[in-house]
Amino acid sequence: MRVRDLPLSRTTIDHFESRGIDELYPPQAAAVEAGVTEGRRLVAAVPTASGKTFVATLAMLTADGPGLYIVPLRALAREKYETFSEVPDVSVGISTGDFDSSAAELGDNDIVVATSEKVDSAIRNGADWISDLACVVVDEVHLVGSEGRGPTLEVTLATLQRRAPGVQIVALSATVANPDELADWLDAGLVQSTWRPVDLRTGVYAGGAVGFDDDTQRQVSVAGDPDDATDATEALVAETVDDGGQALAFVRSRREAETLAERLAGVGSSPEVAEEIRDLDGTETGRRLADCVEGGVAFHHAGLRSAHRIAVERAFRDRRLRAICATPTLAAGVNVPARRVVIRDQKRYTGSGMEWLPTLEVHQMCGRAGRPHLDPYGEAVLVGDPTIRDELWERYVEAEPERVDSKLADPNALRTHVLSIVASDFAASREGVLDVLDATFFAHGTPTDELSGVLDTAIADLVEMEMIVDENGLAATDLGTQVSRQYVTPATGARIVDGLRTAAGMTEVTGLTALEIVCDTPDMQDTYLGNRERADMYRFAQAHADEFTTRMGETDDFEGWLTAVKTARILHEWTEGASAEDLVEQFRIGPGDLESRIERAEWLLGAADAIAGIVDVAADVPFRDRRARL
DNA sequence: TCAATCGAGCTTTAGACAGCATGTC
DNA sequence: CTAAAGCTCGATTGA
Repeated sequence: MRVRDLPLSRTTIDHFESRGIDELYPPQAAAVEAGVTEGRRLVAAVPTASGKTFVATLAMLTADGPGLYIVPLRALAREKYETFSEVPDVSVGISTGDFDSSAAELGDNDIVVATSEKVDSAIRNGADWISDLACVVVDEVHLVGSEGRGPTLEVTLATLQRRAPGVQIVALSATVANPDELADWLDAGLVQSTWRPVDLRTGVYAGGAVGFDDDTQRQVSVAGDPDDATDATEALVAETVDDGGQALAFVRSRREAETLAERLAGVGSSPEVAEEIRDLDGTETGRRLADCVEGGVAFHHAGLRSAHRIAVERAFRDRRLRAICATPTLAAGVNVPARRVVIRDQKRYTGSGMEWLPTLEVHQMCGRAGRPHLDPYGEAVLVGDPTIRDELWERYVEAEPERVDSKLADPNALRTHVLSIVASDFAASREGVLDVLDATFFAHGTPTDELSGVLDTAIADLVEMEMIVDENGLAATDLGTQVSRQYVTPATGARIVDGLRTAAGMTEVTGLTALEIVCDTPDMQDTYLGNRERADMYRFAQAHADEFTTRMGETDDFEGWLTAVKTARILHEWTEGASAEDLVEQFRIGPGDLESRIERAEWLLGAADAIAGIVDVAADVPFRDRRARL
């Protein structure tokens, strides 16, 4: 099947043909045969890089009205925004937390790219462009099975169909065990394929040789101990680099990514990129990164500032870097393909020991191997030793990836969504809520009455928190409405209200008070509190005890609170003019961690200020002032 | 006396979405 | 519950 046979305009066809897209890939042809261009719903469970984006584009271009493309990451939103913007005669809008076209503008676009939370928020707040949608594409739908954000995605898809009845839904999924259930849920056809534009070989390294799944073997000359995973990784990376390719090495922790990068540095040389990185900041991490990059290798993890991450990703795509040593950030993020992917660590610390990584996650790392048009093939190598060779083989080479299952029954998730359903007038009774939830992936797999018990506790909790009232039906209070609008979880809203009430009886309410409240909230990420700084943090907490809404000794989670105090302290020093360099040094956090905490605090302080405006207490906590100083 | 080596014990451990109003280039 | 690598600091060993 050829592009020119598709029901597209002449200019659009020219555009695709000019970029070498002429003949459809088999999965794309299958999608067309399944009716994507005729408004049919579809679930496509195909590997990354097999042309999913093109299928999505086809669906949105042929739909009879505007399209929405939902992504899980902001970086992905930007990437898609750019690719769609290149299509002639198509106006594209973007809507994410950090980058937003104005609401009025969104409705005028042919295509809008947005994160799932942003779409959820738009639906909650009754944005009218939602109801005009003719086509919705969901990228990475398998994430409905993820614990934190999965429920948001499934509820969003459920409510979206109420606002825009009859929309065409095109869901793109990684290869999972039960794509048929996803298709069933969405009332969609299913296209499944393992086809890739570049061949991918997966293998297991052990004792000096890699055994691949195409039954080939390859000897690797390791400079050190062939049973040492790091020595082997070094050799595997060096091999492809010497061969003119690029490599990606996945390790377990940030520190290990950095040390490995330092060891590998020297396989290439990228002084210009190093210069570019050095110019970004004077942070210790930035310097180390620049030093590695000087030698052609970068490290990549969430402790990096986003500017650093972007610089590294771009340089690698432009082939100005030979290798990246990364934590799993890179597995699911923007498109950064390499000829060879080396997975040194397959286990991860979970809080109670080491656990094998999910098969799906390892497959996604492997899927980064092979650049279309640039590499003759892609190779993914799992590094092990003779002891675990067979286990790695069974678990990741032969094994089918996991099932996707709803996590909506989680009490926290349900509470959040029950509140939003009631607050946005989707339902005014217990039955009404169940009716909305009926379109959910959870309900599709389980009879709705199994939700009943959890639903009752969720409602009871929300009544207790004064966010809804349960008299002759359900209705949101002003507080509940505000909490839902501000997009904070009910628990966060409750913590803010509690903080305000305590503050009303305090004599010393300061900027630190505002930060403590907001940092002690479940929506704030915690900051690791090391044993060595604990004593110092304790002294700080004591010295400022009068400014805190939590009395030491009255908390049942003192450790957790002390963690919040650390975050508040960092942010406080930031608002008082401390430099990022010093904070990073003093509190041993990554520059990227600082960045993300500041961003979050900004959001939560805004939410707290909005909530303070409707709660009837005498406290005057300077949320707004702190926010301005951030 | 000093330095290199070894080892017990301790520390640390991935990631990342969201509001809103106003101001600036 | 089910861990493992790096680091610190002190003890041992060797010159």
